[in-house]
Amino acid sequence: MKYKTKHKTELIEFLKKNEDKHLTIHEIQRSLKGIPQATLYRLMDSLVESGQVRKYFIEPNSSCCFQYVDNEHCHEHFHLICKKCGKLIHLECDEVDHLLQHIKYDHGFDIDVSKVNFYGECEECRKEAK
Amino acid sequence: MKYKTKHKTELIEFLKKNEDKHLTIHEIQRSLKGIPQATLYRLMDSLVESGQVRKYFIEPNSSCCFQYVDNEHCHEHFHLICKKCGKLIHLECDEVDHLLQHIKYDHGFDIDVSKVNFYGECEECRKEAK
DNA sequence: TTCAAAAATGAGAATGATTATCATTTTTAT
DNA sequence: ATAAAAATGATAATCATTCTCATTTTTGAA
Repeated sequence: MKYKTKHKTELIEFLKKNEDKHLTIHEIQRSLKGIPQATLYRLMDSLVESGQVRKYFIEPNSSCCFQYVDNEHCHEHFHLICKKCGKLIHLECDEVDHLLQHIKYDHGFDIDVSKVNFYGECEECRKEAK
Repeated sequence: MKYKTKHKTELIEFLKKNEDKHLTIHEIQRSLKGIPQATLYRLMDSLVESGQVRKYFIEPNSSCCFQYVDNEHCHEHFHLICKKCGKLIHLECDEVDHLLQHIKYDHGFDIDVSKVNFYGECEECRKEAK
């Protein structure tokens, strides 16, 4: 994705405006109209590749979603993603850092932090379930 | 899955024999032959539901895999997946258990371990890179 | 043992997200 | 202005999984 296009500009603007949300391809398509699905998939891929957007797999075998990454305001952290309500929780926690260090030095495996996602059930949904 | 069937018996026997492996539906089907795919999916679902088998989602949008649960010997574990050589490492470790408990009780979030995958670089590939 | 209800089966179609194809159009640097 | 590189758009293909539904099997009760 080396050339600037109207679609791309429009898309990034939209994603920035919604950087607090995680959006599926269908949601983006519905909001922007006029961008064919194949193009949207390709554009999103390129934005993920360039690091401007993060891609999350909330539920296996269902549509993934995207979120604009503001590198100025967003430091490294982990994500908890609720399977039920879809909520994305930003987790900054020493215990996780500790585990990563442990895995690196004691198990020899160097984890790519940017791809760490924890899926599960959030506090509210757990309470609701009871 | 309340009735005993020949398929189910054969399937469980096979899974037990391979409890050290992660098996996809296709691998199981290839080994056992004679069990139609739809039936296999249903049987696996029921075994997952009853807790005899764990289902892991290693790579988004590709087939998931299953592992027989020997509660005596196999704890829930994370997966380390090497981005370079593709190796799948089963990480069973007290520090992991500790982190899960911490996130559950201190952050209120109940993590679905089957969906946790750590992508990174394994020991061998790291050495090779140097 | 027989029989009806419940459950499981099997073959194939359907689904749904994603990727591939390919001819056409647009962008960019020269 | 132009040619090479990249992006587009419509559509087909892929692939794991789920659904459908008529048929068969299993089970417990009579």
